[in-house]
Amino acid sequence: MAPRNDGAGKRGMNRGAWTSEEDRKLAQCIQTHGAKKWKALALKSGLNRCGKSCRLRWLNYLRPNIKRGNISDEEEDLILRLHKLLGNRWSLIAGRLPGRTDNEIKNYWNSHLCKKVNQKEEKPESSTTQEIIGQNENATLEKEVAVNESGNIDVNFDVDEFFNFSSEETNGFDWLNKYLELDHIPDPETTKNL
DNA sequence: AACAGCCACAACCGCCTTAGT
DNA sequence: GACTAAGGCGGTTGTGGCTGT
Repeated sequence: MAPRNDGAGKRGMNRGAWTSEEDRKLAQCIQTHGAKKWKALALKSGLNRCGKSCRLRWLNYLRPNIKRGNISDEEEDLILRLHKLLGNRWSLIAGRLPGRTDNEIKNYWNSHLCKKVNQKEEKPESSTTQEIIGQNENATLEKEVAVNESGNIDVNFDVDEFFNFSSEETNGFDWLNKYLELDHIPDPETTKNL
């Protein structure tokens, strides 16, 4: 594919922080036309922004039901465990945290959790009670996910169900109880049929 | 009060994937 | 199947605010 200029800030596009007026225009336009065809939306809204920039702004800040800041201990613990499970798959991790965006989780990881994890690895002997609990939960997770010889991840639970956000269980942390219960270790005979 | 350094977060960039033709 | 445009994602950077000196 030929190189493509799909970035913002070229061809005289607006860049940088969004103003409240821009937010308002974008939200209004999305209300009218829906959150799709971002390039067309960017033109229709009259904003001198690229489609990508509009999409990012909507998904991360303007979308309804977005939670901002105040990541709870429960959410933090979940992020830690999901990151251990999935790696830097921020969109997947965000999908299991209702109201959180991949960008927010990524930022939170890079500015808070990354350091915490590094400190833990440097001082594994100084585990707190909570950390020990977390480790037990990770052990449960690790039983469900194994890396095969070729380096691919073998998942012993239903991935489609795990990442199916349409069910009502995605509200709150109900789904978590199902998959991550402390004492729940999936029976290999049962899970292999999933 | 002024400055420097650090931190947190919003936004951009570039690559990859997907959809349309 | 090949090509192109758009969407999606993760990595990275820029900058404003906070804190320490």
